Amino acid sequence: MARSPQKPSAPASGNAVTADLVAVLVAVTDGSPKIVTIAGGSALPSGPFEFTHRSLQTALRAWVEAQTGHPLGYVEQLYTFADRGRSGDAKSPHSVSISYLGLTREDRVGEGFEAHWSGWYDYFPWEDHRAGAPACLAKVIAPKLKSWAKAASSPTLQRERWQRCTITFGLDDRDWNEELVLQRYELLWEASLIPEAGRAHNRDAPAVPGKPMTADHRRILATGIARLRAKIKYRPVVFELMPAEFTLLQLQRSVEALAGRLVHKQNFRRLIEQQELVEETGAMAADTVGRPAKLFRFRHAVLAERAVAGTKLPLSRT
Amino acid sequence: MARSPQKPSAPASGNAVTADLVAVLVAVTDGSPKIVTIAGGSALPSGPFEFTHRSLQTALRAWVEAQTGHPLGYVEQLYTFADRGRSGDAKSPHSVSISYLGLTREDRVGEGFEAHWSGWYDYFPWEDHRAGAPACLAKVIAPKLKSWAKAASSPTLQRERWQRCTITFGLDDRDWNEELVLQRYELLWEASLIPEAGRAHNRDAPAVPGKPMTADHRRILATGIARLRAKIKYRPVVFELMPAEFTLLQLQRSVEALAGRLVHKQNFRRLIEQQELVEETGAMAADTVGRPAKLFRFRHAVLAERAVAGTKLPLSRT
DNA sequence: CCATTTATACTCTCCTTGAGCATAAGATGG
DNA sequence: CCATCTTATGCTCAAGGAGAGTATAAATGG
Repeated sequence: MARSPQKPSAPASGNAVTADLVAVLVAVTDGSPKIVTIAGGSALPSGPFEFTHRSLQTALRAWVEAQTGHPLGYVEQLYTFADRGRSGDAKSPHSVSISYLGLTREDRVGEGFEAHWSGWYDYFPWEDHRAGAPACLAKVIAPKLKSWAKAASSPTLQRERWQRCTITFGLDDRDWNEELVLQRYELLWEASLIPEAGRAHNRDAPAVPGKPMTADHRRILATGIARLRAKIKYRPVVFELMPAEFTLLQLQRSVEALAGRLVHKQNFRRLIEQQELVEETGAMAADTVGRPAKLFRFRHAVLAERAVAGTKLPLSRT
Repeated sequence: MARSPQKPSAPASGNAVTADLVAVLVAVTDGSPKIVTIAGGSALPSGPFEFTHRSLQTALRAWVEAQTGHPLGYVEQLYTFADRGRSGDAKSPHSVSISYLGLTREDRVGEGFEAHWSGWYDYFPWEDHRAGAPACLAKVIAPKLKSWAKAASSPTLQRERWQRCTITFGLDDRDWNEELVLQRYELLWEASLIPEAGRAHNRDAPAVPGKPMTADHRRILATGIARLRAKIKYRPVVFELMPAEFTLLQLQRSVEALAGRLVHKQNFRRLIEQQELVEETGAMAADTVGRPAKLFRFRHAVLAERAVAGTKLPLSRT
């Protein structure tokens, strides 16, 4: 509105910033979702963005591949944050952090790198509902949220706070919605139950189980998990996380690991097969207990279509 | 992985950039979706990001409000692009453009500003399917895409190209998917049918109908439209675009305007009412043709819940 | 051979969704 | 006043999909 269209990005003095890339690199190894971490699991891999690349995404790929020695499969931008001098120095340069979600396989990471894998539920214990609602939800989180809600100034506000809690955490017999990862994290933050918040407002509620991370990295991770949980339901991205051949149960376990909830086995197979996403390899799985399962591979021909047109995955409610 | 977690955003030399904000500001006025443009409709409003604000979003709000004199309703980040010196000078400072989607009402823009409103279908004539598939699709776009597909080097590639075209544009009796706005734009770009691409590979296919924009602004707009079309189906964001009181038909027309396709009237009402998103004001619409309609308003109490838990909107297939 | 574990094939019911029919309540023109 | 047009609004119906359960098959380890 005020700017001239002739020079839409003419450099304005004084708004130079530093651009950082932060990556949420996900893999699933026998039923547990993992992410690449550095510094003993306390931070996500991040690095400065150099303008030697054509785009942000190619920069990210190049940088990740240089670190892990293996190519990334699916890559997707998550969110861009602005941080005023994180080091506390108000005059320090400001930075913009551009976060990405990337999918790989654990075995792809080369040896001799600082990076290693951490289970993502270490950071979000309340997000894993595969064996039912985690104990910490009812025992720790719900009571602390309740007292936070009660600490609001008016009865109306109290009710609103508690309603938000019940919706996002599935309390009071509400359904658990596995996609609200970020909303849950932000609610906990608001209630001062997250160490990263660094506020001591609420003395009887200092922190909830779950490993903290540097700066806003856990928030970025929450964004990534939320995005992935939403995406697997309508885009065939699980593929990027699977080995070349797999059984339908392995596929199901991977989906369940990501979604943090169980799936009705028969319905899962029905959906997978009717969408013609996979085909039999002819071989059977070895070294299994029980009746051996057929091995499948993804039909890459269909992938192109589904990548744009969409897929479906069933996630049961109970 | 290589970086020390102690200083996750320590300023690296040589990666300083300029940060710009670009906004897709949407309103709907009697059935046409509009966006704020500058420079005679050839650019989206954009401005430098100053670090005087706590976050990118507050910066955007402040800046938009300063320009239009009115507050923004819903705001959502779209995508972050990196551009190496757009002016063509390889040594010019690089910039990062952070784009946002914002919802308002047309009447909210103050007088005396450079900004004005443009219909968004001016830029994407092929996206409006309310009166059936636009003529330009079959007459201009499909043939040009077909010859682009045929220009591929191998028969396999030719088939793949054409399959992409049929999927994204709903050709060959496929269903039209209104959410693939960005994919369609990128396909046209790839086929050199977009003037902004600035490539003359394809001599018999220079440009398709639709007003161009500066730099990658039309791509950003496509991103915004796609996001909004997807969002109205599961989040009650249409609200931000409606006046305080409205009839159900007006609401339906707004949804149709955004989605670019028609909705079954009775089913639309069924869904809206069963979700209890609206309530009667008691008054009736004046100055109408036909039987007068009840006026409704949004139930803000429900909004909080739906904002997180989701809504549904029907978009018929025929 | 039996218990256990997993694979795989069907079935059943409920709910949603798309779509159509019918009627009501106004305005307008003869 | 009536015919007709336009929009509003109520109701029904059929097809498909989603969730959940039953039954049977094929392996393993005692």
